[in-house]
Amino acid sequence: MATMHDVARLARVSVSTVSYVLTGTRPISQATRDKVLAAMTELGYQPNAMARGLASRRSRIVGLLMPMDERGLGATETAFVTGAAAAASAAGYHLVLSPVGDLDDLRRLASQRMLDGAVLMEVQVEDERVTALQEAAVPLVLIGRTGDTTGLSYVDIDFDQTVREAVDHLVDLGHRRIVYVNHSAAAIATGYGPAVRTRDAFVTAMTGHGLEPLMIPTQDSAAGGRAALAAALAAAPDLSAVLVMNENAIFGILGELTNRGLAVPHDVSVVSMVTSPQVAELATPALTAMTSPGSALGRIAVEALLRHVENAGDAQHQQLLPCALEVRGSTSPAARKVVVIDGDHSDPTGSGPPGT
Amino acid sequence: MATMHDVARLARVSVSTVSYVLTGTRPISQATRDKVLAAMTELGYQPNAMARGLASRRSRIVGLLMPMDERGLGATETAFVTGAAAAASAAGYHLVLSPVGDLDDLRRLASQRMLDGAVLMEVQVEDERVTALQEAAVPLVLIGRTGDTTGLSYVDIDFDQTVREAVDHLVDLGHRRIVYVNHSAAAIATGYGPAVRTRDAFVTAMTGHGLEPLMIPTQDSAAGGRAALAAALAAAPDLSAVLVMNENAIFGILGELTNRGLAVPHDVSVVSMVTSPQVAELATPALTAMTSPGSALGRIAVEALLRHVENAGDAQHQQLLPCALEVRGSTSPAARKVVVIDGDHSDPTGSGPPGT
DNA sequence: ACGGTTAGTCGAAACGCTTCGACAGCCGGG
DNA sequence: CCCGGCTGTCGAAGCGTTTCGACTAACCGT
Repeated sequence: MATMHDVARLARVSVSTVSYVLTGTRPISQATRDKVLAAMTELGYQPNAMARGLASRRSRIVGLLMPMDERGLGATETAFVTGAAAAASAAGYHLVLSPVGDLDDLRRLASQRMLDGAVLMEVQVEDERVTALQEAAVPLVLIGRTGDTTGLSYVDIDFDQTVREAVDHLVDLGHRRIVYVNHSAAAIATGYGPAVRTRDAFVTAMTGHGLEPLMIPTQDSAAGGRAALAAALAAAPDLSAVLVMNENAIFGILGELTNRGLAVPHDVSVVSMVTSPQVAELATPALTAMTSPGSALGRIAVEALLRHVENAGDAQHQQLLPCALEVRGSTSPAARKVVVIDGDHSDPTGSGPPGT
Repeated sequence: MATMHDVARLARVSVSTVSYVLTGTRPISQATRDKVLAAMTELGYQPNAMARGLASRRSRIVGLLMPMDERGLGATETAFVTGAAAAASAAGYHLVLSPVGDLDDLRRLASQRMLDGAVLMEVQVEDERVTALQEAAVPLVLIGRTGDTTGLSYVDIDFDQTVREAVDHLVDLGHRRIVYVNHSAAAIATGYGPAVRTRDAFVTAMTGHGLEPLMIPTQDSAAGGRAALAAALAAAPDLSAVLVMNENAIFGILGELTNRGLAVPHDVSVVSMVTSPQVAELATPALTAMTSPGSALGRIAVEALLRHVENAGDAQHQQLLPCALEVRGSTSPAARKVVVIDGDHSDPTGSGPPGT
């Protein structure tokens, strides 16, 4: 391994001059620069990351901290990662993905000065990782949001607009009886952002159209999806569309529809929220979905982070990005048939018809 | 940030003594050790990773290099990662996941002495990453195998045994007409290990039972699955079971079966290869599958890697792990009905009945 | 009682880089 | 013509560890 000394000797300059060529912190004449660069290529010189990190107190590594539960990374999350990696690489940084489930491991990483900054994925409303990193004084950008975002930088999906567009799409197709299948009640109770925000947005969107917001929370699993659909049909036998915020339940929902002899989209239209094209294409028919701005989120997060890292006193960055509606085969105009199982049309949810 | 000097001063010992307490490279009396440890906790001391790395020429970081294509990480790959991370953490190493699609980025990481070693996932038969890392003299373990494995360490799935068990399961249930849906013809042509090895193993297993090995390669997509099933039914109208090595095609296959009015498992049994329980449960009915030994693969790979890192002249490690058969709802005894579309029973593949 | 180990500790020299202060030229303004 | 301020370069002092050689004091067998 060639060192800077070797380069300096070969180019007949001092070590510091070589360093200035590399970092650009001081002016260097073109002639010297050329000599140095030539020496570098001749020796195949690569700076030693550890030495550089020690001297400059900068590792040029930023972490992308993602929770790795058994479920795996969806295509959506993967897009975060690729977007983030591209942005980091473009700025000359390394992006390391740390599968920290373990808070201690995270603390170690941070306090050993191994990370210049961190992007956190899957942020919880109360997230101890955030406080841990703030204590360690590590620059931070979230993908998602905590409950209290004062002083924090984040990028997140614009759930309000996303839900509104999804509902509008269904309403435009003539659907009136729309059920929203959310994450689990437990997730909502603990304040999981996407679940809570979409719930509220759904209520707003539906009441805005003068419709009743019928919602079913359920487990993130195929079984959960089947149960949710059963519950939905029990509550609203005349439903004509389902809006789903649960990539794991969606296949259960589709399976249960088929079991009950209900065809998609003829009998029931289905829209999947915050879903990647890859997953949407897995279903038969392919799902109409709100496609998440995955790689853009990752890129923007890293760019904001690097701004924080490089000029310490940078303003916080808070930004929301909407999902894009992509119409595929799982939605169609509402069939005008009204399935009347029995004559009872009393309100199953107990919430009265909306005003406005 | 407290440094070793601070600890040494507080404990009234020399810096080197503190270091020996930390690394255990020289004997230290219990009394001194206690003083030092007390000083460390009092100061909240954390060693500086960069300084340690520079002085010891060891970063205590190992990389898990995974290709991040758009498809995302399945639950199977995620299990590799969690297994690997746990093993690394247990040994006091950090595991960084590097989404290197980019070979240059990989070269930089390696030659900047930032990685003590690397685990490579999704190894191709001819993999330039392997040669790049070997040139940089970075210790290496593969998950998967290159064509020529001499001198290389790897862990991989035992495809022979896995296929054999899957076929045996179906044959035991009375199935005779079994179609194997593989990855794409292109993947096979480029020598993609899992595709090639399972193909060969399927031929061996089927001929061993005196059965004809009928195989359909197809694209990794739902559409590919539908096409594959159509082709399979065209080639063998009387098929009663499908063995699938293609997590993306499987949903297309199931969808197409439903379209054609064929019930799983009553009319056609389905076994999915190298599939995680999570994915298997998404289908309705849940899939009988060969479950991959995901986290064990990751763990074993990292353990072997660390052995290489720590004693340079370590023997190579080559190991195969089988998948476990997990019977769920998609397989059942073959219905004795024989669907005869026409009387032609000439061999569609041209391979004659097996001997033995 | 004596050399030879061994356990326990210290000081100082790396490790390979960045960065600070200094300084020699050179230019232009007064 | 002199002075202040650039430009371009150098030497040296860190950055926070590990590790090597050296030293002391006890301890072993003889």
